[in-house]
Amino acid sequence: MGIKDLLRFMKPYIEPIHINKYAGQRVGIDAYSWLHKGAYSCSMELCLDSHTEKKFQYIEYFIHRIKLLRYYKITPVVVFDGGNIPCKAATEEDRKRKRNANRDLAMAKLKEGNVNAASELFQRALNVTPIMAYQLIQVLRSENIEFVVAPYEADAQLAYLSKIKTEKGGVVAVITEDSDLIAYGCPAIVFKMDRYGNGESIELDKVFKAETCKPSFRNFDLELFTGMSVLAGCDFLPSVPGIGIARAHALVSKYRNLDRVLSVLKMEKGNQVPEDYAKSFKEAIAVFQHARIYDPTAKELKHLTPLPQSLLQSFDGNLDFLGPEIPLEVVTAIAEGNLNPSTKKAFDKLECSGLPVHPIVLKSNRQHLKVQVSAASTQKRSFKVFDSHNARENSTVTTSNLVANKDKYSGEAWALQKLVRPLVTCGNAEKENIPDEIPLKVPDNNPFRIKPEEICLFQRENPDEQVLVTGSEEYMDVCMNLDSFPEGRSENLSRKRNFQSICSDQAEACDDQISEVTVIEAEDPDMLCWNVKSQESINSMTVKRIDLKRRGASAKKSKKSSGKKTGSKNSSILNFFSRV
DNA sequence: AATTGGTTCAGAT
DNA sequence: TGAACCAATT
Repeated sequence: MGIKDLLRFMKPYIEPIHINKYAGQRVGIDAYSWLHKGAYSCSMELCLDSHTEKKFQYIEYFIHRIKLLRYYKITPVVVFDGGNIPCKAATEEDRKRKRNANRDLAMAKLKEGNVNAASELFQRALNVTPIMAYQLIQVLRSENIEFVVAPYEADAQLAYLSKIKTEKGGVVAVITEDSDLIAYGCPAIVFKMDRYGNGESIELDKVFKAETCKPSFRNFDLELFTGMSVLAGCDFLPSVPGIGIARAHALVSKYRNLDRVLSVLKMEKGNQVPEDYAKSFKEAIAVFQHARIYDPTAKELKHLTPLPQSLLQSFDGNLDFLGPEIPLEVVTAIAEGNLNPSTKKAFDKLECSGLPVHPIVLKSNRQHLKVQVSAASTQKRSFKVFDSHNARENSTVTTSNLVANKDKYSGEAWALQKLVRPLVTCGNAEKENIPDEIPLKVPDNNPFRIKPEEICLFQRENPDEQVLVTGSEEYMDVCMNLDSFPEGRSENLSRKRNFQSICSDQAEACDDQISEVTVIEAEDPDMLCWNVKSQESINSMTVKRIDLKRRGASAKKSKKSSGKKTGSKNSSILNFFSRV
C-alpha cells in the first residue's frame, strides 16, 4: 500500500510527535486507516456478516480515537474514500483476490472447527466497505464530527484540505497510515498514531529544506518527489524491475527532470520497461497532482491543483484515468454521505440496519468503584473506596508514605487526584475537600488514565473463577490475567502470567523511573490491586495501568502479596498499603 | 557493496 | 500488516 519502501527511506526525516502539537487546530483523518485497524477486533463478525453487537466494535475504536483528539482540543475532519479510479483497478483486483482467498481458507478452517486459525485468516480477508463507512458516518453525524466523502481517493482530498485555509475548511495536518500522502504533497503528516496520540510525523518543507540530511532532496521540488515515488512503485503503477526507492531517488537526483529519467530508463533497462510505461507514468503523476477532489466551500468537483491546458491536450482531452467526472448534485450528495460513492445510489436501509442505538456504550456487567481522597494533613492522606452502586460506606485506610514531600510526590498526588475526580458523594461518605496545594495538571499523555468511573470489575459467571479487574474497557490498557485464564478466552492467553512475575517485571522495567510501587489490596483478601506511581509513569506511556485481581475461593489461602489485611466483613473496601 | 524482492516473524485488535 | 531479515542480483 502506498509508495513502496518510502517511509523507510524517509526515516531520517521522521520524528516522534504527540498530537497535542495540533491542539486548537483542525486535523484531517484518513478514515480508512482507522476503520481498517478497528475492524481487526471484529473481523470474523464482519466477514460472516453476523448480526451481533460486536460487529460494530470498529465504530467504538474509531470514536475512541476521535475522543482522544477532542480531549486535546483538536477538531477532527474525517475523510472517507470515494470511488475507485481506473488506474488503481489492478491493485484493487489483486487485493480483492487475496481477500477472497483468505476468506475461503478461513471458512474451511471454521468448518474444521479451528476457530483460532479461522479468525487469523478472517483478519486477512478484511474489507472496509462503503456500508461500514456509512455506519460510521451516522455516528459522526450524531456526535457532530465533521466529515467528507472524497469523490475518489481520500488521500487526494486530504492533500487538498491541507492546502486550503482553515477558514475554508482546511486542516494543518493529516493522520494516516498511507505514505501516498507524501507523494500528494501533504505538508504535515502523522503516521502510526497510537491510542494515546503518539505517532511519527513528517513535514515536507523540512524535507526539501534540509541541508545535510541524507537522502538529500535539496534540488527536488514536489513534482520530482512525486516522480521518484511513482518510479519506486505505487498503487497506480508497479515499478520497473530492479528499480526501488533508492534507484528512483538516484535517477531523479541525477537528471532532475522526469522526461529525461524516463528516456534514460528506457535506454538502460530496454525491454524490461513495459511498452506503455511512459504513458502510465504520466497518468500516475497527473493523479498525484490533479486528482479530482471535492471543494466543500464551493460544493463542487475540482482538481487538487488546477489542470493546465497543455496537460489536458497531452491526454487528448481525456481525463477518465482520474475517474469520470461526476455531476454536481451527485458529488455533493456523495461528499455529505448521502450516496454510496461506489454505486452512486442511496445506501440500502436494510443493509445498514442493525446498528446499535448507542454504539458507544460500554458493556453492562460491571461494577463501578468510586474512590474518594481526603487530606487529613499534608503528611498523611487517607483514602476511601466504596462501591458506587451499592453505596456502601467503607472504612478509611491510610497511607503514611504518600505525599510526605509535596514536590517529590506531586505526580503521585496528581494521580490520586485523578483517581478521585470527579468527586461523587455517595452514601454517608464524609465530604472532604481536595487539598488546594495539589496542582491540577493536564497530563502530557494518555488522558484516559485512572478515572474513578473507569475502574471497573469484571465478574465471571462462575464465582470460583478468577475475576479480572482493570480500568474501563474503553480506555485502559489490556486486560491481564494473573494466574490462569478460563478456556475459551484465548485472546489473552498469551498474557497469562503470575502475579509475582508481573510485579518483578514491572519493578525491573521501571527501576530507573519509579519511585515507588504501591500495591493496593482489597479488604476482601482475594482482591488485589497494584499500581505503579511516579511522575514519570504518569506522564509517559510506558507504565500502564491499575490491575486488580480477585482470586477464586480456592486461592484464598495462598496469599501472595505482603500486605496487611484489615477491615470489616461486610464491606468491599479496598485497603491501600504500600511496599518497597 | 548496494539494492531489490521474497520470506518470515511479531504485533495489532 | 509492516518491519526485519536474507539471499540473489547488478
